[in-house]
Amino acid sequence: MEDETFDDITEDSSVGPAQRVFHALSSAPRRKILAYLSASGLTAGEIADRFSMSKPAVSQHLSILEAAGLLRREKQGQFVHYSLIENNLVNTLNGFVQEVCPVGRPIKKESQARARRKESP
Amino acid sequence: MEDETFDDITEDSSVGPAQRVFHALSSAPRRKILAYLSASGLTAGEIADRFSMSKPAVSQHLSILEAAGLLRREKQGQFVHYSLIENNLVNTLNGFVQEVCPVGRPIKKESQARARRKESP
DNA sequence: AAGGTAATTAGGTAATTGCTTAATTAATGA
DNA sequence: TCATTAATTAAGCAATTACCTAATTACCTT
Repeated sequence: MEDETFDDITEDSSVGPAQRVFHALSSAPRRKILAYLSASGLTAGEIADRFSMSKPAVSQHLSILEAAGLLRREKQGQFVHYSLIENNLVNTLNGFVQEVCPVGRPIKKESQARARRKESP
Repeated sequence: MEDETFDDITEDSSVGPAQRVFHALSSAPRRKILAYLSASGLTAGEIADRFSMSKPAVSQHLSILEAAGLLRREKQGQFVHYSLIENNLVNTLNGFVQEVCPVGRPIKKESQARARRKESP
């Protein structure tokens, strides 16, 4: 009944989904890409324009994020359109927090506190 | 009123607190350590015993987690006792999800869904 | 004070990362 | 069909990571 808890974490060897997500998130440029995409979908070029690094470098970051299941790639003519997949991110982070923080109360509380703060500043 | 949102992510240069947390979480052994500590505090040796790698290697992981503000180090005699600090983890992850996922609804919903699932399986 | 145990620091190394530029693939439009 | 633009793949390289063993520090016991 609580065996499940460590399974995801103990997927230690041979890179699993959670590992891919956490690795993807460990890079500031990649987190920045996610933040950009949270506002609206963008083409690879539009994303690259927002960084000072080369286009191939950004392309690589995008494929890491895609492999982690954090964003979707849609070819539209000669452009490639990227957009966010929220589910995986939310599930992975939340699942992890549930494992580490007893009963998952903390993040729920925090989430509610933040929501309240936004309502009445 | 929503300027704050990108600040944490745009701390790109010169390693900031969020970067340290995400980097700390990017390692499977380190996530495993957090999971162990979620059950109870442990000494460095007790933690090292749970891994097949050398003690110094574990010690290094511990200091990375400590630098990220995820756990606390307490010297007790000749032992060093480690225990979890939940706050930083929860705040960082939740803060990030709030930035990437519109209005932070998703994680709250997920959290509640999970809570419900645990109540009535 | 000497010997033993817990833990970290120091030093070294093989593998990986994060970029670069150059080459390639694919779609558009004259 | 040929040149142009978007994007990725390929090849290469400096810097970092993740481990190891050996040495050191700190504390406890006798």
